[in-house]
Amino acid sequence: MPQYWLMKSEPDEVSIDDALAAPDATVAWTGVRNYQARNFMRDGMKVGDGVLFYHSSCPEPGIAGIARVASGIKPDPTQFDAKSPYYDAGAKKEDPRWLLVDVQAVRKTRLLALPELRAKPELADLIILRKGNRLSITPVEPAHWKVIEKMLA
DNA sequence: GCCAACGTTGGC
DNA sequence: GCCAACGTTGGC
Repeated sequence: MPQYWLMKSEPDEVSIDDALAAPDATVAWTGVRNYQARNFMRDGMKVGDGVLFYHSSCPEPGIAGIARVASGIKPDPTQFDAKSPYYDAGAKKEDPRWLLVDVQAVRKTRLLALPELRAKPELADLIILRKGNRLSITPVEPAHWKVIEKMLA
């Protein structure tokens, strides 16, 4: 059974175009520093799962592409890099605190901006649209995925 | 830049 | 374990 996820990225850091331009259209999803988001990767993600590639903290936030989970979990190397903004002095090599998966871009889509998503009654329960939600990785119901695919068709 | 909402920290 | 203070996220 395929599962679906929504993953936020700041396009200034990694946009859907950046991901498509990368070797194999694959990028390591570095920088997750929230335990709930980490646990979704660790406990829920499987290779091949569908990903909605979401642009956040930008002029037009919204879904910008489709991707897939392309690897199992691995330690996020940026936690050990003192020069990285994602450095975590408390993380130990033998017991990494932060994890990542590889994400492979499948295609760029037209931008499904937030107001358009909010206007769909069928998406009212999409986690990303719920008030106050800040999680950078959230599961997506198959029904929601279908609605979004239809909007992109 | 503002601010609501949420997560984390640390004193007790 | 409680909870106030503080930090972060992210849309606007």
